[in-house]
Amino acid sequence: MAQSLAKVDRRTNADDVFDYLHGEIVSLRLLPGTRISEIEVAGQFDVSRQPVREAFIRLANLDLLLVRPQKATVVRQFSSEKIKRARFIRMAVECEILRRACRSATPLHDERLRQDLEDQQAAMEERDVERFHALDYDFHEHLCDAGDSALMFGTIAENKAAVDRICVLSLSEPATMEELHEDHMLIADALRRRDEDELIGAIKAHLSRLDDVIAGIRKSHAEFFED
Amino acid sequence: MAQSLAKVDRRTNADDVFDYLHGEIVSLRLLPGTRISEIEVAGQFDVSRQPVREAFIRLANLDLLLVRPQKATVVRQFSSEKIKRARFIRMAVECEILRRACRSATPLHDERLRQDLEDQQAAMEERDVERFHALDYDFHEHLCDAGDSALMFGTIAENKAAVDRICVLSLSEPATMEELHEDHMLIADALRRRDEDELIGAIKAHLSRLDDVIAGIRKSHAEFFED
DNA sequence: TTGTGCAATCTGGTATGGTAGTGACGCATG
DNA sequence: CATGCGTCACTACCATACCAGATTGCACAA
Repeated sequence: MAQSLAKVDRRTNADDVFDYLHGEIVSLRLLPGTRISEIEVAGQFDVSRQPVREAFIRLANLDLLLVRPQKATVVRQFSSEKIKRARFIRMAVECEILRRACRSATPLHDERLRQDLEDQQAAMEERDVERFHALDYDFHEHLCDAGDSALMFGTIAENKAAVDRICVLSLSEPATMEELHEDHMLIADALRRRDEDELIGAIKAHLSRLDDVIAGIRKSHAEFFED
Repeated sequence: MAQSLAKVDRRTNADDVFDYLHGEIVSLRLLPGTRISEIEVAGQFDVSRQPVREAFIRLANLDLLLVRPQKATVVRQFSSEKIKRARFIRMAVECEILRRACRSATPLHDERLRQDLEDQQAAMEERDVERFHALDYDFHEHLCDAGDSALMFGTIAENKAAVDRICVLSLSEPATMEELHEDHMLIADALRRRDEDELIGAIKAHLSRLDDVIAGIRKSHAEFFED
């Protein structure tokens, strides 16, 4: 859900508070279960409680905060169910996109993906993790293009981000750049050959890398989960 | 996104205002583009502006309202792009569920679906449209069960509802009960035979019935669309 | 007649004070 | 010492008042 960050209009204090808290929560600088108070935040930003309250409401609607009337407001815990749903949607959508890509992709798309792989190779050799992550997004976006479903990339990115953030809790990297790059090569290759079965297998293998990591975190950080 | 209607806690005035406006908007008693004022609504409910304001924020987060600071707040128009995304997600998710169902469904699931078809037949003969719609939901929910993906039914229902409400603008019924029942029979039959290709074809045909209707409304009620 | 500018009056945003529900602490009592 | 009860501090909720940007319309001048 696009939280209408694209406000062409004036920025309000409530926007500032919202953006700040949103960043703190999704980056896990504010851990699930942390108690948080209107007054306290209002003091930090030197504004009244009202704008803070509005920011809270918006965050509660995103299920990032849990506000308990007359009691307290806390950073919401992870929901295993919600994670599963996000994983399912991403998998289903990306598979469908690739099935379409088998029919609609052009040599231009293949070339674009080949170029992406080269860039990833370069970032890999320079051990530039950040750049690699950005290129990972690009790769999946170009897959959407190939499937003539550019507008679905937003959906994929949303579900991807929702899961990625949990993985910073993992002590080890969920997957090495080499592994991911290898996956990407298999995907691009299967697409180039328009081999649908191979392609679906490759993307499912790619996406399922995270599942083990998530399961591990679910156990090692059970206190952050609500179910 | 579940707007946390399941508040176990105390109901607030803001909840009342939210529920009322939400109902008015999704039922199209309040049409897109309608101007709406905090003070006005506050007067109707005999509360202060604050709870109304809170309800507005929540509705804006659901993209049902568009609040323009210092100008006005209006009921938001439909977004073709958002509709397309909802359609895509539902299609992709439901296809994936049925693919799984081909592998995981048991005779019990088949029997359940057969029973659903009988009930639909009965509702059809009594021309009970409302009951038929409810049974339609049941049928798709039981498909989720068969695919061992019960938790995904919420996602399907969400996307279904988002599109259904637009269709009340259609002068004609989007599809007759007979057509839908026929579709359902084909789906249940293909599943019973575990014929994946046939099944995917059937569900896609079923879901695509709405696309024409939506396209028609897009043209006949262009003033309700933002793009 | 037409165009410009000012002012009244809308809008939503913010500050502040008061209310009621909740939980925790401490004191009194068995 | 254990337990029950009352007080108090803290929470989010709501109402009121005020502020600033935006719009509208009318008056006045060209």
